[in-house]
Amino acid sequence: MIKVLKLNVREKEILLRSYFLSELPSSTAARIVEHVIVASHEARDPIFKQGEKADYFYTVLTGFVRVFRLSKDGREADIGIYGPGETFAEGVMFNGGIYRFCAQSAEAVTIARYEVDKIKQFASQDPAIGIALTASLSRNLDQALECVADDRLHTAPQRVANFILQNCPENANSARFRLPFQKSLLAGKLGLAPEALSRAFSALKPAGVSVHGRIIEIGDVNALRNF
Amino acid sequence: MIKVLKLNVREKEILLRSYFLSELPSSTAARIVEHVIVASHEARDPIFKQGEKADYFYTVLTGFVRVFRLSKDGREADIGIYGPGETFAEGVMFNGGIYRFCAQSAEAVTIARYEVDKIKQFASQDPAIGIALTASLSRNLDQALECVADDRLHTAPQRVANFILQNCPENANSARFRLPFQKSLLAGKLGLAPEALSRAFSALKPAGVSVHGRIIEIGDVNALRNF
DNA sequence: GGGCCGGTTTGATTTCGATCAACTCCGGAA
DNA sequence: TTCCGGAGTTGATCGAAATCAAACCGGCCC
Repeated sequence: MIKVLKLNVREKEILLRSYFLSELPSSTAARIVEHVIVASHEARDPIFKQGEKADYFYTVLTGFVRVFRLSKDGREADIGIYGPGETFAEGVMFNGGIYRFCAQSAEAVTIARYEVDKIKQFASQDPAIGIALTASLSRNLDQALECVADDRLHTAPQRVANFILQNCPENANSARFRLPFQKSLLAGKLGLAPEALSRAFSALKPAGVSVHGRIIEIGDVNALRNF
Repeated sequence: MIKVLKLNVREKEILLRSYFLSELPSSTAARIVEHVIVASHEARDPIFKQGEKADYFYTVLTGFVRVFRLSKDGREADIGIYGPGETFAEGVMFNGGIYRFCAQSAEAVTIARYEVDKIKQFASQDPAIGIALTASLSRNLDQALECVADDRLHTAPQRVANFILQNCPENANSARFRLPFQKSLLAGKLGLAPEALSRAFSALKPAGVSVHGRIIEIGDVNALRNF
């Protein structure tokens, strides 16, 4: 079920802080925001499917979106999880107008949508907009390359340790945070089966990581770095 | 050993056909080309190292360049192999001015170099340039995501089969081509140990693939698609 | 020709994570 | 409260690819 909505103040804030719009002078960003279409989806709604005509790219406002490749035999491989303020599928601006992956809401989400044609038009008039797109793309490209490297270099526990460290408040040597989404989603993001994620958490127990539901506690952040 | 060179006619052609410059009107492209720095490297020369200050991005003119992440314990994971006409490290335009990966020549290469600051300046004046960068980034992003999906969904023989199919002339049902680089480089690109690549080729023999040195022959392209 | 060297292949073993299956845990609905 | 269902865990097994080791091959230099 999709509902088209009006952008509220908090959502507008999130949009303006995204990698795409935050690069722009506020007047320009404001002008673009006026053309944004906002929609909410229930959990597990398809947002787009690979092979479909691609007229939009997206920024998440609330919730998490899962982008994945669907293989011929029906298996799915996650390619990215995008949360509030993150932009996905901007690559579509130049990929022959076809989505090359599927996207679905991992939970109830609100997402903003940019019309490719309109943004192209804006970009052809204002250099700052193309540059802002470049910033967003650079970030997603880096994340993707990082992911390839991580997959190829590290074992499951190491990848989980990396993820934990990225989500740790930097200052203290012990920390605690709450997973922003289901463990099964995290498993997919890290390229693991849910069972493997579970076992990876167990393997990190000696390194001082304890898990209760979505709460993750790290006894010794430095120890974790060397795992 | 690095030598700085002048751009010859054929090299200029290659540059102009790259994803970056081919998006631009020829006068604009010509103007940018004037600021390009060309250099040749011997095999296995470092081009840049992760952590270094990033003042340039690159387009390959001849030969192949290997981009990889170096892990703490000294292992390397390939992230991309770039050949003539392909651009790499454009992400650096917006990543805090630090290379996040290493790049080295896989063999003797000639590469063109763009100064980030200059291109930023150009881009701020001409909307077409930011858009051209976007095109190049989109392509590299797509490739990276494709790579993640491929790694996660397919076995070694399947990935090799995919690679072969991508390099097959489309028309006929049987085909033959020559690997453009060493097998060990291909192995890295596919995230495999050289031994695993070798075994993957053997596994494809029943599917009509035969390998002699760098020559790959495919008996039945369609059969290979369903492997 | 002989010998060396790097790239590649082949063989044996090991490790990691997927898979399948059973079980636990928790939250919500009746 | 009990029941139910989905998420997560745990256990057992299997398979794919890394690793280690050795053999092979082709080109190049002497």
